[in-house]
Amino acid sequence: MTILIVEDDERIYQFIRKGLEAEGYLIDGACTGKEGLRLATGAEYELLLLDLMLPDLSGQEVCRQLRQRGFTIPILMLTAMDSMEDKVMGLQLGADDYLAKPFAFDELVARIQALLRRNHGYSEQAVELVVSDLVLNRDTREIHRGGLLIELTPKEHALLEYLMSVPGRVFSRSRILDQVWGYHTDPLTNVVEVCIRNLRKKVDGGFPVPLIKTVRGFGYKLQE
Amino acid sequence: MTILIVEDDERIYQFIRKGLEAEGYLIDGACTGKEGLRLATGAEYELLLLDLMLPDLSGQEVCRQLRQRGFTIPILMLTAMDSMEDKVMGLQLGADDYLAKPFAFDELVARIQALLRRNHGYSEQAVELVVSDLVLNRDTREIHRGGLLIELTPKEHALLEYLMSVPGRVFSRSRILDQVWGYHTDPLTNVVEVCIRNLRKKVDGGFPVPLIKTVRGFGYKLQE
DNA sequence: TCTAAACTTAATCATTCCTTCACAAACCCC
DNA sequence: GGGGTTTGTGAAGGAATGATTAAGTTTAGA
Repeated sequence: MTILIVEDDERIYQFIRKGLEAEGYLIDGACTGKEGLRLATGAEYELLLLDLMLPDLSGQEVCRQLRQRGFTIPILMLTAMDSMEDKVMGLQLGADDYLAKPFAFDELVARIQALLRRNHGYSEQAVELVVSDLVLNRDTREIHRGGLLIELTPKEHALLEYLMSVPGRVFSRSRILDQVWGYHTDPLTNVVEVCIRNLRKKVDGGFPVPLIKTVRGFGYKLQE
Repeated sequence: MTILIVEDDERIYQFIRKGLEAEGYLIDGACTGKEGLRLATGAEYELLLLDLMLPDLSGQEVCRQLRQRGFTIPILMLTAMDSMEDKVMGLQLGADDYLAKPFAFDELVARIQALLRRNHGYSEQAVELVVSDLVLNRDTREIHRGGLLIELTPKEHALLEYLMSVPGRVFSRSRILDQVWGYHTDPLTNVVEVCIRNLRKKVDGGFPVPLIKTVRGFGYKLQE
């Protein structure tokens, strides 16, 4: 669940990034239009937060080019002025929603959630993820197995949520590193193994059927 | 489906190699420009991952020489700095795309797939390969025959996946060695026979109709 | 600023898997 | 049927991978 922010003002960028990270999103950032365009076409983001005023390529132009190339990623435009013209032009170019600076952080989160809901439909945006007798609730951030509450650390939670997002599917270590730890992580680390180990203690420990499975040579998956 | 990585930084090389292997690609590597050039002109690779900064021959130079000699292999450039000049120069010299370090692994995979698709006209790979009552699922990495789960080792899995990719087609030993074990394998080895033998025990053992067939003098095929 | 929790690193341990090798069996052409 | 070639078989070592533990280091909360 990574959001790409294209914003040249460092202060605003940091403000949004920290806030959204606290909400549980992973963040990637670009400070120019070209860089943003390149990132958006290369990696899989859930949503694009796009400032209008950028040093090289304007937000409108980034938006236009993305749509022209067939990318359907939800785009939320940010603009300094609350001008109707900008808004209309943005939406015409393929943006999905629009927010004028300065904005309330609550409002930003609300619009992001609305866009994600609209775009992904219920299946992927389900509040509850269920695998066998394991239930993860995205609203309450609680995890239950067989009715018992399981307490996880933030990283453990993120990892479990990722594995539960597609039950049965094998996720490679590299993908897990990207999705759960973010991009700029030391490649040779074994954090994934350690975190899996801790997850297993809490999620599988004491239960007859383990749900977290190792697929040697490929990665991990969650399955009954 | 082998990818050649030319990268002198051992850590980065290992990271990419492990990740791509887990995604199902075969990897070959070189740590100098000359060695990379030699390999790229000698064997058949699907794609070339080329670092710009190399000890002897720069990535740009490798790229230029390859194109000059008429090689059309897709080239994805890796660069330490996200500099526009490097990008432009790289693309002018014949690279197909570029990626700035540090990069997200997802982004690397996405670009590789895009290049392969563009170049080969590859249609999306099917998630399930089916031959008779044998089913291989690429997402879950599970193999079923007649509803029964069959557990394979990574090499066995790779070999079976290769044989199942074109049912009925005969694959020669040397081709299998190339595609499943990678180039640089001792041609006098009998790993293929041993692996086929183990596969047979698991896939055909206990079933009335064997699916793995030996075509004497030519190789193996998978067929009802 | 202090403290506790969380996270990462690194070293060691356990297991699985891969390859090699020696030999047996099957096949083919004469 | 025999010699030569190709393929099949079984077991053992060593390599690679993943699991585990504990000790640092960072982060966040009081």
